[in-house]
Amino acid sequence: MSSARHHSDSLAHKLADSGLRATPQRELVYQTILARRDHPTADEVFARVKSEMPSISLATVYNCLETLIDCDLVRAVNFDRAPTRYCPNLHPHAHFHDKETGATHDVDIPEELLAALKKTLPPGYKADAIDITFRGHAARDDK
Amino acid sequence: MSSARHHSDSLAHKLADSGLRATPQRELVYQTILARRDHPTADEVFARVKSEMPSISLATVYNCLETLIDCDLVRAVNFDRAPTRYCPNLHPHAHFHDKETGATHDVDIPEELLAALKKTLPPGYKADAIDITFRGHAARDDK
DNA sequence: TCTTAATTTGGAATTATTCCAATTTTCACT
DNA sequence: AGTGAAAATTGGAATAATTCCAAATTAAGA
Repeated sequence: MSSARHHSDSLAHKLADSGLRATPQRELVYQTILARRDHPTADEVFARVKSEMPSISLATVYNCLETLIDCDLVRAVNFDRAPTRYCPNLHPHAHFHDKETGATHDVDIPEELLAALKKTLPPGYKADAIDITFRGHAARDDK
Repeated sequence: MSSARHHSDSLAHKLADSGLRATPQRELVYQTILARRDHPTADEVFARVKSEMPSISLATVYNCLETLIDCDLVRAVNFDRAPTRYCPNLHPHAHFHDKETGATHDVDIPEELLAALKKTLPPGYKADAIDITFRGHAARDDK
């Protein structure tokens, strides 16, 4: 069929690489996350996905999200104890969390800065990943 | 004055600054966090504190921890969705989370690196705080 | 001491997430 | 195309950290 296939195929491929099956639910959840890169929570993904596939369950949304994370198609993002948010941006990046609006923005961090950060670790410490979260507000000029 | 007094006095002072009262519970929770800087969870703090003051409740431990955070005497640290951990290290620092042992270590980040990170933010974004978490494993040397 | 507000307390409520057992679907192989 | 085994989905129950609540206690000031 048509152009939507593109994503599906790459999804199916990635899933197959991990010995997993491509299912309509997984494809829909993935498409949904890709469609609006606004870091939705599982509940929000559930709500969006449900309008397209009313029979899907919240448990399945959680399952799909975890599967997508395992396949490195989606990243889980946590701020404090707030519900986990999901992000299809695989490129290494930091997050800026606006306290006032609650919005989350991706922030690119230069490769050399990440490298410099890793170098600050004491000998013997090996970091597989670095999570960087900025907390603040997108400034108007007031306060 | 004994050195223990020091802490209590500074606690009472900081509390007073925020219009709050010094209570035995708050002092004990604070002393307990100070005694072993191992990033305990609220439950762990509760367990430690209970041996000294068996009548204290978990709700109070949560209350005290929040109060201490509000007074900038303690920092809350979150890793993914795991229980919040509490840290009396006020000096700005990052955390290294050892996947194998589950242990958490403080890591100092040079001031200029933090400044460099803040500079990567798009114009108009103002960061009040940066959370940096390394995830990995520390090669052979713990305890 | 008396008064009032702050604090503590135990238990119930909340919330995000995981678990579970039963069904349904998918895929590989005829 | 049909079949069986394995994988995935489903709804609901269970879990776990934290917050909420209303009553009891405690502290500080007049």
